[in-house]
Amino acid sequence: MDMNLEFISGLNEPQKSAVLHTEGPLLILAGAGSGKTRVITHRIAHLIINKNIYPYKICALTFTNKAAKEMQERVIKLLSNSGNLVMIKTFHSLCLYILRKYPEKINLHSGFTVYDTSLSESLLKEIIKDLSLDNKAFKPKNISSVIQNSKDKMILPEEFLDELPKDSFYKSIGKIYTLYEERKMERNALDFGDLILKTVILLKEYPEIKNYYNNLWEYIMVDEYQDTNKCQYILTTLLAGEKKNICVVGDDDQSIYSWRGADIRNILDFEKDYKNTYIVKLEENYRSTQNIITAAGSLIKNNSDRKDKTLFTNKEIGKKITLTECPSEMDEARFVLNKIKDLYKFTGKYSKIAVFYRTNAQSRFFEEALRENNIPYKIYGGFRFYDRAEIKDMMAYLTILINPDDTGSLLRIINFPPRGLGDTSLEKLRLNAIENNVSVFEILKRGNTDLRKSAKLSIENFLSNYNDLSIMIKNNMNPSAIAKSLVVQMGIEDELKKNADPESLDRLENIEQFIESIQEYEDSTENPNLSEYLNMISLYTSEEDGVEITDYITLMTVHNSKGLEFDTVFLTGMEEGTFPHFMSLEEKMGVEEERRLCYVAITRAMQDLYISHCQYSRKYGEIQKREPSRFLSEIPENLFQTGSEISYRTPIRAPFAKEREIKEKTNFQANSINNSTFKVGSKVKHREYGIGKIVDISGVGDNKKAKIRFGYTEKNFLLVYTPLEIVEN
DNA sequence: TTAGTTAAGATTTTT
DNA sequence: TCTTAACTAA
Repeated sequence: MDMNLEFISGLNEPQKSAVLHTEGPLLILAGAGSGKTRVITHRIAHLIINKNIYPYKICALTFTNKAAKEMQERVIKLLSNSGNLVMIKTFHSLCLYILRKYPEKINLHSGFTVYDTSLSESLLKEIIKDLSLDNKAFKPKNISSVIQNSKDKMILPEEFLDELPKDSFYKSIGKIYTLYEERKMERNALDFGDLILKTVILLKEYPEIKNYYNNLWEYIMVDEYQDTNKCQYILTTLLAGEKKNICVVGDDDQSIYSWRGADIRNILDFEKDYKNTYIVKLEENYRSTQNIITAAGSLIKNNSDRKDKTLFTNKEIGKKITLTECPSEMDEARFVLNKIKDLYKFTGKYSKIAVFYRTNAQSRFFEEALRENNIPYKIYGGFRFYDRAEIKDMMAYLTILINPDDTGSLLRIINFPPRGLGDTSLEKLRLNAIENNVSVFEILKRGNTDLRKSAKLSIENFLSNYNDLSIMIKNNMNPSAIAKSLVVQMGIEDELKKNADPESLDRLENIEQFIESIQEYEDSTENPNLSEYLNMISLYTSEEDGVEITDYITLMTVHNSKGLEFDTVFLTGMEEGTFPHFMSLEEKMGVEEERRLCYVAITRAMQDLYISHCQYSRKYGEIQKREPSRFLSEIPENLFQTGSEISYRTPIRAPFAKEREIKEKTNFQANSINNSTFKVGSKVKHREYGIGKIVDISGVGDNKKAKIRFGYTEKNFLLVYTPLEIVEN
């Protein structure tokens, strides 16, 4: 047989065998940095080039949009245009893609909304209220996670009530769950969990649909298989169908999402579930130095339940891992800062350096240190563009244009900008809707409500604007044009310009940026329309804004680091209680997952790994003595180097609170002394509000007040308490 | 309806 | 300690 194997000549033997094994179940145990994406993409290329499989017969599933995008790009690189035809999607987007075709089969109609967490939670909040449950015991967040977890486990409301303990608490949750499903349906909406669950139900209930997809996608590939939950597992088996040409890739040692329902048994038991599974182990690491790999290996072997495999590398031994003990978190930040400065002197680059921490709260110290020294940094996976309130408002507005029954979105924006429809009015409308068994939008349209005259008027006004915008949709106008006139017509622009404080202007700018992103979508699509756009971004959460700076330090939680790599990694806060986190200490499996998490962190580093821990750190504002993480003692001492950093072990200073006190005092004094230097007309910089101009000064001594104008608003400050920088006097 | 105050609660978060 | 949500006063 003529085969073009040239393109896989660069692969090692196990990689090749994985690429060439195309029929039947295949389990690829891919250690960290072992080139798994390479294997997946080459396997796809091999199927198409050598096995004459049509590109659209292959479906690859990932967890993140980022991974899907990267995989598609790499496939296109190998195959050029036909790479576009390979179906590469996230679990959720594939399911959405399927469900959009059969909305009526899952009792919805076209144009249904996908609820994000905040919309789900506000619906739950309503339900908790309507059921007159104690809102201290029933928190939307907690209930939401119980419900989502149940969905991940394929437990429907009825089963929930049957299976779970019959105490009143769980009974109530069962009631909430039932009602939640009903209301969501009425609103023509789905939540994230539904996307997978309803697809599973659809494929099970309609064999002809399942057959259709089984014939369409003959080859299924699943990335990060260790992270699949039960529901996703069932989905993959349904997609694999009778042919069972299913290739799963994963690493049990990197399973760090069990708390989100990921079931590590899915990968551990794959060979039991699929007879004649062919197993390939990718154990050669191409990323890190020997020292780093040895450290990671010695750590992870302390876990009990894992597939037997050992990572190795042919790279150089490399530098020793630097272990540094710091008196306080501030010292730790300073240590990292100084090291970063040193590294920058050598490399002239920040972009290959990352700082990891276990919990988000730890980032502050590093942010502070970097900001003070004007070193650019970005928090990866931090606050996302689409999480901003104003963007969510825009989304909600656009959503109700497509799906007016989506009461959740409607309630979100009905009083933004303020229309005199406060909590009481909204509650009336909502209850009215429930009574009449229609959506709130329908109630608005009927208009015979017992609201104040002014409220009625503003509703009428809202509806007339709504109609104008609807007409634009009917006329197939561009989504960006609709969004633009929405911002004006609905009074969003006026509202934000009216309170022209820096924050509002910022929000307006974000909205403009949002509209720009819609335009980008239009430019890259043949027949752009609003509903397709919303469909696309409903599952799109990452920060896709064209950031100006390209060279920056990356700060992130260890969870976020999975799948990434950096020349230099700072793994910080390696103390008992922080990492492993105290919440995980109760169960053995909890500590094992923390260990895997630590393994993930270590294996991100290519060259340099700096591990640090503090003698004292704060928890909820209380200073506590800390012991080094148990994980540190699981790594052979000879891999560490503490010598050159030992000088940094300054004696225990009054940790923290005192430092802050001193700092505040000096600030206070500085301002007292400098009080006289502020005068009307001075340009000053405020930490929060930015640059402003002093328009008035009143009072004497410590009572001296300054009225400062920022943009279009004025604010009063007591000078002694306000840290102000003089920009121009 | 809003602004201001107070009390509670505080891992991790691919979609 | 710091943030957020729930309460209270204007």
